[in-house]
Amino acid sequence: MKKEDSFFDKVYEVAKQIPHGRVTSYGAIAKYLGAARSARMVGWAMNACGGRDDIPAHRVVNRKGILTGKHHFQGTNLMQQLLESEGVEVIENQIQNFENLLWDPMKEL
DNA sequence: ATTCTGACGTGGG
DNA sequence: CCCCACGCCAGAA
Repeated sequence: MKKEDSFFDKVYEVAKQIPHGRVTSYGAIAKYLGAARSARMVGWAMNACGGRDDIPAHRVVNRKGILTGKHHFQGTNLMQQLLESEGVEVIENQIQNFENLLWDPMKEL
């Protein structure tokens, strides 16, 4: 048994499944994992991701569609750059048309 | 064990 | 939408 049984890895698995050009919220992932009340842990898991480029953390935002975690990225605008690179319009740290781009793992999976 | 923190969510105003 | 307060849980010191 690997130690990847942690809650983190579950988040990573889902994050990896986020389609290109799509976005999801921490709560959506948390609910999908059955830990709706642990949405904070989802973001925290990302923080622990540290160096894993496999995990598109930039596609994960809070419920408002705001890039709350851009401060944790290497650059100040890296997160937005990545999103825009995927066709996601971001203005003032907020994703435009967020509801339309939202990828819900429960609904999509 | 205790305490604090945190990339959140929800509800009320 | 904003602001305020509470809850929630896992990890670090």
